[in-house]
Amino acid sequence: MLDYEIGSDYIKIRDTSSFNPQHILECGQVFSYAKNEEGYICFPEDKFARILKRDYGYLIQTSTPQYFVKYFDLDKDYDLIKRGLGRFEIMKKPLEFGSGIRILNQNLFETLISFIISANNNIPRIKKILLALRETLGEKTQYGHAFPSRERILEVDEEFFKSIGAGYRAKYLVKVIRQVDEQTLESWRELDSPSLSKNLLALAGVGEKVRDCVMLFGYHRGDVFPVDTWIEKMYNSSFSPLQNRIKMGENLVAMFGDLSGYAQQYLFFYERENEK
DNA sequence: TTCCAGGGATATA
DNA sequence: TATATCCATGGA
Repeated sequence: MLDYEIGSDYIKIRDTSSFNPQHILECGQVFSYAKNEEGYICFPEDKFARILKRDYGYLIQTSTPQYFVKYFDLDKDYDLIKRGLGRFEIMKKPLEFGSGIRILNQNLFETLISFIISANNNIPRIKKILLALRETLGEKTQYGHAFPSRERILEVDEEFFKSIGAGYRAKYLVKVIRQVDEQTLESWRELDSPSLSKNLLALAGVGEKVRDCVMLFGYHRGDVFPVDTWIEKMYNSSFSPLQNRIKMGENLVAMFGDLSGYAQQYLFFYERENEK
């Protein structure tokens, strides 16, 4: 288990074997962060934190430390997860390469909107579009703009989403914002995975891949394996090739079980970083 | 210039 | 159920 010290405006992490901000933030699960000369800054919802490298490990500066304990999943035992995945030969190098990965506990509404925008898009552009969404509709805070509420987004139209670069996804965003609210998404936490899957797939702009990302990065479900273009390449070079991404996901979940989501993140990070 | 990015919706067979 | 095509945008 990760050992950390929490104060009124900080978290200190001395054990960095399963905590590395670069691994956590750049493994593709989140778009609301930035890197600067000091380290990383995170701005989920209306919160804010700096993550700074120190000689003892990492210092997280924030006025809401309890929020970020949950956000960074600090109370979960990643050594256990890595031991479970270490049994698979294909995971050995990715586990070493992304040893500091943790799956964040992200806001459901923000995750849903973010991954609808992610469809057939690239990460720098996704970040840019989401930042524009914050800065035009989000409430101004001490450190920047919060992620906008559903009520605020209800006021804008398709042309607005096009103006911030969402392209053809604009119509999905206009529709989905009218299909669900934050409370409904929260109420789905109690559903089993098949029911949750069915509800998510009924939303505009949500297909199999976006569903899996929302289930993993929002609902923290381990029994999904999002298959994107990077995972598809990995799959077809490691296993007998398939064209069907849905079938790939099924096979990968059959292999990794409840650790599928975690396995996916180590593999995605490894594949994408080594392509750069 | 063409290809590609954390794909989804729709039409067609 | 399975495959083909269209869809905005910008960087490589």
